[in-house]
Amino acid sequence: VEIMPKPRRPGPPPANRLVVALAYDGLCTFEFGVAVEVFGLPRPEMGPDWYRFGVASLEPGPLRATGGLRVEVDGGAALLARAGTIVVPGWRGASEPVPDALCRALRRAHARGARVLSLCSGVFVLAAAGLLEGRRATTHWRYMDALRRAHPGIALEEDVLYVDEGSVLTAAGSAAGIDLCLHLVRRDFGPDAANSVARRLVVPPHREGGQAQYVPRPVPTAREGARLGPLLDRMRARLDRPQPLPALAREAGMSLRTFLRRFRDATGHPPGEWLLRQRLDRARELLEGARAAPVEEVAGLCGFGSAATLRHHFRRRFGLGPAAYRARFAGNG
DNA sequence: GGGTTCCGCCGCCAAA
DNA sequence: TATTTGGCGGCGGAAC
Repeated sequence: VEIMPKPRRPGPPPANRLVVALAYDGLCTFEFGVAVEVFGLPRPEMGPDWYRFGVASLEPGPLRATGGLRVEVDGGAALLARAGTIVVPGWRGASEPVPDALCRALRRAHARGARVLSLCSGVFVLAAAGLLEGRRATTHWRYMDALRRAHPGIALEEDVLYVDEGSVLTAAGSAAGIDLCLHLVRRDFGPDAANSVARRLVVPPHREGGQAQYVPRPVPTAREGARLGPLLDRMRARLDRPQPLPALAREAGMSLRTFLRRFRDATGHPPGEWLLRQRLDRARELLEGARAAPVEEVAGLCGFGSAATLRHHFRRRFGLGPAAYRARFAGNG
């Protein structure tokens, strides 16, 4: 799973630049909009090789879309048959059957080399078409159980924003669709192009981490969140200092073992890992200013024992070293 | 870069 | 009896 893939040279643009978003009755407006925003807006600054975009439906219109819209679609099977990339936005329901014609069209497209990506519950369409069998995939955490039950042959990834299996890509909850689409732009046109699109969307070019942080934890979190919340704030406020576990547990008024358990319940991560994430986030912020501090100093401010330690973790998480990150950021905004 | 030490983390079990 | 808590031991990975 590439959460933050290594930056690569802008590769050759995909041979077939046509991206087709599917529409159907019960269409999820938000994810459909994500595809339009990333692939469908005119971007003359990207040059002549940029994506072409179209919308196709295999159902007669008008189609209903979430929010009370009615949609008329120009494209049909013929357009879909020409697509190099097919975007499948949220499906109308986890238990809604997927028409055979749609399944067949997707299988044919994939077999002739088209890439297929699903956003959120669009995963049910890919699954019905059999394109996920034996592959890794993800979806919104709400659909995880239903999908597992209906299609046990899929290797479900629970804690990621998206999964890239090459020709089949799946995204988690709605907004993770943005991350996946940006990832594809990065794959096709390189990091600079992805950053440019992200900037226009006003979203961060990279979001790391899984979706565990968005999963509500019914009872425990309310309680433990209230108990641990202030501690988390204090921890964030002193990232530059070492924060050994025993001291934290004492501060929380729990035994070490219980503290570990509660912390995990409340944040989704053990304390050490959580701290590391906070520190790396802080480091990234500090490196982003036009006149960012030197790496050595940033390391100190974020609580890394040495610049070497910072480099080690930074590179592993973000795929490039802190100095390179700062240079790139200063370079294009 | 490789070895040693240290620490975070978790499985397991007993106690509350 | 069931659920939560705390301690022990060990493993793996990070720091030095």
